[in-house]
Amino acid sequence: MKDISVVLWNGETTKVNAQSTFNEILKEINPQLAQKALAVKANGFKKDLYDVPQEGDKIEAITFDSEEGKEIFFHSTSHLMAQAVQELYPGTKLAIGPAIAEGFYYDFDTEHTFTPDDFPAIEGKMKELAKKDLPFQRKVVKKEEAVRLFESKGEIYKVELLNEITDEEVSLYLQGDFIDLCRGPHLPSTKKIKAFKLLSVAGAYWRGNEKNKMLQRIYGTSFNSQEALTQYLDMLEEAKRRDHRKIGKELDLFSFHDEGIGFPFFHHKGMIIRNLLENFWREEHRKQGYQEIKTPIILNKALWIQSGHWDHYKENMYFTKIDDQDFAIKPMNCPGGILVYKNKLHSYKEFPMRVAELGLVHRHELSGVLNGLFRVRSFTQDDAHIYMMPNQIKQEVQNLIEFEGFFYRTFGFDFHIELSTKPENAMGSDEIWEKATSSLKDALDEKKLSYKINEGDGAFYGPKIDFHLKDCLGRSWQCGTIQLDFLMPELFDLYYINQLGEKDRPVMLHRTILGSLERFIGILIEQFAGLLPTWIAPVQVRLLPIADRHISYGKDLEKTLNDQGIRVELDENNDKIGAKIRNAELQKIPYMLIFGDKEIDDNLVRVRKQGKGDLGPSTVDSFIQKIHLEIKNKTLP
RNA sequence: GCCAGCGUAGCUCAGAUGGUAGAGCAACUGAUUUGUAAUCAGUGGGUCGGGGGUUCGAUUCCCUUCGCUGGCUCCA
Repeated sequence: MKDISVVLWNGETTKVNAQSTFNEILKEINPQLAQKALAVKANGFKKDLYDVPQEGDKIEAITFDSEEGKEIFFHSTSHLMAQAVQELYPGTKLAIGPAIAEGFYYDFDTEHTFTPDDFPAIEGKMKELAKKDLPFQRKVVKKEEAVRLFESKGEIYKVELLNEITDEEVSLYLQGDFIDLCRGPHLPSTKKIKAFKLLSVAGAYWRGNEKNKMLQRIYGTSFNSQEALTQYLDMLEEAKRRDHRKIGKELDLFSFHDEGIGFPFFHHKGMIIRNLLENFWREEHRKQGYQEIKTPIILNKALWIQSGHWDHYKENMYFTKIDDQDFAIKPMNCPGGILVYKNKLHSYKEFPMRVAELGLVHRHELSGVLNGLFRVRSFTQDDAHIYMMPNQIKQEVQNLIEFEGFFYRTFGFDFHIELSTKPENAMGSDEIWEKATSSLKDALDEKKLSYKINEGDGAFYGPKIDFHLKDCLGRSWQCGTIQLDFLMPELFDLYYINQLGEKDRPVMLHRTILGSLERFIGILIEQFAGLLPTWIAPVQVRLLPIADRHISYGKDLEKTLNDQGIRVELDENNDKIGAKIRNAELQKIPYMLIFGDKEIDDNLVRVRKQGKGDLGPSTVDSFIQKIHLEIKNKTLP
């Protein structure tokens, strides 16, 4: 009675009973896989394991190992959580509960105010429900019927969602007494959910609109084994341990004060990092033929009206008055840079003309989004504006991609690229947008770089390429950007003299590499957990005398190293060597030089490397040589 | 900005159903002179984020304000 044929994942065709579920088919063909399967893909459509195939379906099992599998797993866990919440807090209304990148959430509307203290009870209930081995049952009903059902249950949010669905039929998912509007698919049973944890509670506007009611969102994550969950939770702990706000305080790098919220204060050691980063940046830009300028922080309102910021960016700007005239604190560097361009007549021979500026900008960000050095209200962009002819775009963009990559590799970051295209409210003709976008695309394609396209996500004046750094914990940070701009040259009537001696309109390119110096420093701190590469470490060497009588030898060493341009500190505390080592380790100082009677007699030091331990004795000269090489090569720890 | 939680010594944190606070580390002083992640002892240090209210009395309860943390993007 095997009456239909299906195509398996390995390409084989096989006959199956038309009534067999996907689950049964999998079990028959590959019991091990059936054990792991969470759902299936039939002809590319995701289906429940309890579903049945159609003639000719191409079947593929979905497991937790794939993104799709995780999504289904997370989504089912969110249903499980919602069930638990409704059982514990009857009358709770459900909004939405999707899977997200590393877990799930569900938005609830209830009188009860959730706090993390409620999590153990909810988790307990979830465990209990999971153990019951409740199947996730799909039920397809007429939309009207679903509306009536959810109206009777007072699920106003579900009704609102239903009213926006145009299909005649919708699917519901049931597990036990719990019922939810859901497209599916889901796990076969709650029992598959082996390990989960609720992580945080937060407010979230219904449909993300601040005019709507604020709901309570509970975030969580789940895994198909306890070990995987533990591993994930360890990763979160590790991220906490690396938090740049914590390390910045411990290592005395920077601070924040009530007297200027969102405005970071850089301490001496933080300034060392900053200055080294700037020096490196300047040197590399010089090699690439950049000029450097510095434009004022406060500029007349008229400039900002001309640039369009007054209309488009006012909400984010700070203002002030000078001699009764209105001024703005710059939120971007371009208008000031353009004034420099206009200060003099330019020839095509200067193009591409690369003008860099480490520009301090101020932006009024909502208080709730501020976050350490990552999101501040004043920061230094490593900006540059490149003026050129349209036919120079591709080459220049390729140069830039290379240049950006060089910076990121120096710090050991992986990165990926995204390309954003014309948005709804774009300025300029389709033709010029097409040309601009394809220039960027060509530049990327020719370099055989893969990139993700964000349709409609470009700036209103041009398409852009964004660089997203990936740190050692797999988190990604947007840093660099390359934006093509046809608008500003127009608005400011920029021109150059072309080969024919005529006035012509240049194309402008805005770009950053590090993005914001402050933010980049924050990212570096987290990437290296405070243990920065020796070349950029605030203190490179700490000298640790065994006993007080060795301090004078230490003072000589200090002078020697200092004269060699090495950032060095002498520990004169009356501590045992173990304590001195501990302090230096905690301060993340790359090298410790230890010396007592034995070393002094032979004019040696014992080298200890942070995190690695004792490297044995060395002459001072040999140590200096090695550390100089490491600094020169910008060796990563 | 909105929701929730939090704010106690330089740092990390404890604490009292309302009777004006405590530990560890750090700092300082002294002893010790130390050999690869914390030597011992002593001392000083706080308007318990700010303001207001209730009270005989508030750091504790209430209101308000400021700040910090997580989130408010992933659309059944």
